[in-house]
Amino acid sequence: MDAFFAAAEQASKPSLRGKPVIVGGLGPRGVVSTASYEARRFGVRSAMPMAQARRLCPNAAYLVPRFQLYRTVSEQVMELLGRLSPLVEPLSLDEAFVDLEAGGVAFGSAAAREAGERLRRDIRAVTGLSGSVGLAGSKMLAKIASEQAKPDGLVLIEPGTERGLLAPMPVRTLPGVGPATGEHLRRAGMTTVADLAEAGEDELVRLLGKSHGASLYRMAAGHDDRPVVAERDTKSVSVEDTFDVDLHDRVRIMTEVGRLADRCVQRLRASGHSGRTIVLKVRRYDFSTLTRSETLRGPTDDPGVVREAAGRLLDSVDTTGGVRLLGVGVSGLADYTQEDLFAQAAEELAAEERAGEGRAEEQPEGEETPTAAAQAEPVEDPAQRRWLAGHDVTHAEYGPGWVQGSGVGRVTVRFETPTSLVPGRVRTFRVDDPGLAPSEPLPLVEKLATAAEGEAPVGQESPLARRPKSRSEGGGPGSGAAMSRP
DNA sequence: TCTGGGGTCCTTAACCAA
DNA sequence: TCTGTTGGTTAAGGACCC
Repeated sequence: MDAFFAAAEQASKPSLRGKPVIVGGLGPRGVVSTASYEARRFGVRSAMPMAQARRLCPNAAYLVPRFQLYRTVSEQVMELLGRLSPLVEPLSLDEAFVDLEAGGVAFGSAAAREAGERLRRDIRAVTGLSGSVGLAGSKMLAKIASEQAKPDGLVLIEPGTERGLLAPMPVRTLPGVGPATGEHLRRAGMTTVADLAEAGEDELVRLLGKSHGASLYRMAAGHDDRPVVAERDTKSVSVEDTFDVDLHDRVRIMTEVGRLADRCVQRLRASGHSGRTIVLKVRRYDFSTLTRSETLRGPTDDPGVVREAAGRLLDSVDTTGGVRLLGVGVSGLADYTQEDLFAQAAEELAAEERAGEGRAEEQPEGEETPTAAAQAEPVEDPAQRRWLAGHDVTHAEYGPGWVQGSGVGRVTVRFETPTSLVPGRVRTFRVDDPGLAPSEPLPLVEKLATAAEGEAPVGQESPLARRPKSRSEGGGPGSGAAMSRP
């Protein structure tokens, strides 16, 4: 999907269409998740510190991500992909590989292109958003094709043209070559894919190690036989928070670690897992990051156990100078969903949360009164309610709208919906206005009768009617496809 | 006013057991 | 019994991806 988060926000808010939109963390240490193409023209990029984005593009709309909405759209898109093939490998909310060959959909270039264009039409019809499609004989090439295709395009790499196409590209094009490897290769005099292929496997292995070197050499030669894997097991679950202000108070740090452990266990249990290895992550004031881990005798999903282990790990860490980030994770996962343990742990969690709250209130204030990283937990007390930029609300008198901004006891709302034809009116309220309430995201597109019935959307014949052909034709174009990233 | 959050995989070192 | 090899596990860090 093209600039996914930002595009979803523009679809949701007519007044933002055609304008720079930047989605990301809005706190003092936030970074950009996604910038709309209008904002990219100002040089704003993903992962850029928000402060820098504001300097480059002060007039953009700055919004907090709404994963609920993105997940809904993502499910719609993944459902369309599932109609093409049983082999769909999601990479993220907005990107996936599809093995068209396994779906029996497309074997020649022409058929693959047709399937890709149909998919793009369907995505637009169902979600209102644009997606880009890359078609090629391997995952690596499909991915590269999809990068070239966006925004709102389709690129097919013809079999036989791979090497020539890759040769002049910068090494950073290849998956697995990031800033560090790129710099490493540059110092060795290699800047293009052709340089890598020329250097030979032995040289790359010497430079980058056995695994990385060998796989990079194969990629540079245009070879990539990694299969599309539909379902992959989760390996770890973790949560982390960056604090608006560094934490110094040891007691406060321990409290936060406890909270993180609880949140981590909640996620762990929601995913139906337990785990053996507890990991504590600490990022210090100077951005240096360390992890400490402890492996238990057996897997657990008990919040008390995880919290204690995380606490022990914290004891071994020097935090003088301040802590910018804390994280708690669990790995070494096992399936673990016994009902009685579930109930038991839920009770303990509730009990410990009550105890934890009590402790927190007793604590003396830290020297810098840090505002914990924004947790968007909806707070019921209207006086404390946080109105997050971009979130949907309804007003008793004015109807549905979204938060344009808030501060000094006021919240500004623009009253419009995804289907409004003109930008909506703006009104400002007190943050505790009784008529104002948070609400769920509205659908971006009015439901089509056909799509709602679970039938093929406009213009699509049912792929179920087609029978898979023989697999003997091999990896031509169409055996892989990638959607673009935001 | 620099640098999020959630993951994956790889490498290295230390340790232990066979 | 001593020494060396191998292999598995644990711990820590780093690179990369979206």
